[in-house]
Amino acid sequence: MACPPWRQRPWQAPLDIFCRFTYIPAVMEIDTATVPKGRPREFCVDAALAAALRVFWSKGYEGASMADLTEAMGITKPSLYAAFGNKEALFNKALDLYEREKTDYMRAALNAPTARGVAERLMYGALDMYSCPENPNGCLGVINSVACGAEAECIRDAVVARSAAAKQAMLERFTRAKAEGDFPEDVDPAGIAAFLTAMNQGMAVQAGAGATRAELERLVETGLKLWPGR
Amino acid sequence: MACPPWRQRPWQAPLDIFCRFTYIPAVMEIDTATVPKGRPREFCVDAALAAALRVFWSKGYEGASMADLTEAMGITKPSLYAAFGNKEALFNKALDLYEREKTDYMRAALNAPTARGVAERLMYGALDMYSCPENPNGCLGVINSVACGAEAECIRDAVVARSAAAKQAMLERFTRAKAEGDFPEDVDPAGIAAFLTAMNQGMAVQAGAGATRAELERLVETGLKLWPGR
DNA sequence: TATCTTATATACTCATCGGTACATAAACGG
DNA sequence: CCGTTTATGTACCGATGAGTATATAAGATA
Repeated sequence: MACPPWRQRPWQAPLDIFCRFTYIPAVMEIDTATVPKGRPREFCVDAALAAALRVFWSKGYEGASMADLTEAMGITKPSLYAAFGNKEALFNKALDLYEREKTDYMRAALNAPTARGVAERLMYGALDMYSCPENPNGCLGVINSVACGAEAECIRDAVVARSAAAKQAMLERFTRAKAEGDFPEDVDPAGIAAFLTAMNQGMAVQAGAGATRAELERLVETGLKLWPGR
Repeated sequence: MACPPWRQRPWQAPLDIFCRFTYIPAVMEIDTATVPKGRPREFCVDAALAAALRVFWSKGYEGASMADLTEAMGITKPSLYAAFGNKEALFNKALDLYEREKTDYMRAALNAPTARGVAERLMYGALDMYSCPENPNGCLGVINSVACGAEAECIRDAVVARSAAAKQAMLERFTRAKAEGDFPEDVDPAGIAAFLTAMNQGMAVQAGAGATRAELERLVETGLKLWPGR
């Protein structure tokens, strides 16, 4: 088989081999001079992972069967296991991709100069993501933090941990904002962080339930109208 | 076997027989003089349904297996199928019980004299429910509206329909409230209804993720502080 | 061309899923 | 005591779940 175009990029096989059964953040830098031995992979790992993300995002961890995943990814089960380890490892990598590509607006939002600016960017960022027709409805994190069985507890824990980290970052930002006078005296930064988190989660649930972009827009606009301070 | 104490109550067998495979609101009044034929049931339907509700509430529809359900209900599978039809019918009855016993505060809340009173009762009612140690964490509706697979679509639809009905009731109440002058001019009743719904959903998600009552209280207090108008 | 290594495809494992057949037990009216 | 009716317990059904054994294919190296 001819060398596919995506194979021209720095080869990721050593990383892939190393993390076959463990999760390694994709930011790791790898010796790109090495050339892989053995039969070359016939699919693009990144594209397959993106397809897997869509499946998990649509159906949740437990709702996504291996058959769903392999079909969407266009590979067979042994290839999936060889490349990603197992279902749980695949999910964790998909979750990483999700944070990297889909919730990046959150990190950027916290850099807004004022608290109101932070809220605006967070809410409109969420609005854009939840109402983008390219994306599945809802939020990968919310979907997998509420569902489901005992076998997926570590999945829930992983998702909840990331959500908690996001909330913590908000708390720190709003604590600073209060010190800078962005809020009236009686406003509680922790309450504000919980409030923005709840708005985000509510948008995710309503988007998952089929809310239109216009409906979510009204929600965002109301939320911003209620936002305290200038 | 001796007649168990719960059998002394008005016998529900005719209703039970009639709705073996269809769902009938439990408010129906039944001819209580009839006496059932055949071997009497050895378990209390209401208690079993309450146990099933807890399982669905904890694990979601798809996460709850028949083994989980029968174990919690203390009955065998054939008894479950004879009494409730199948898993889906059992869920629908559990959902009815949930609305009747757990979300009744919503109906009451809408009767508060002012919009702020409605919001207070809704939020504190949700707070009490989500932080009651007797209850599983989270909200049965939220859990089952975000998850999961295609096989449970009718479940999701049923749950989403009830949520939409609640939101609609709020919308009507707040439309009236605005006409009565409870809100400033620039407040959108639909946005307010979506906002309260989002707060409820956010509380549910955060409660499901392990938030403490104190954390939820801060969220509620912040929400009420932001509430528009008097 | 032979060998080594890795990926692929088919076909399988065992456990669990929701749901049921069937024999038996417990109440009733006669 | 007998037949009817309904509930119960055991043991099963086919389908599907996640995960794997095995043989073969495709490259690089020698």
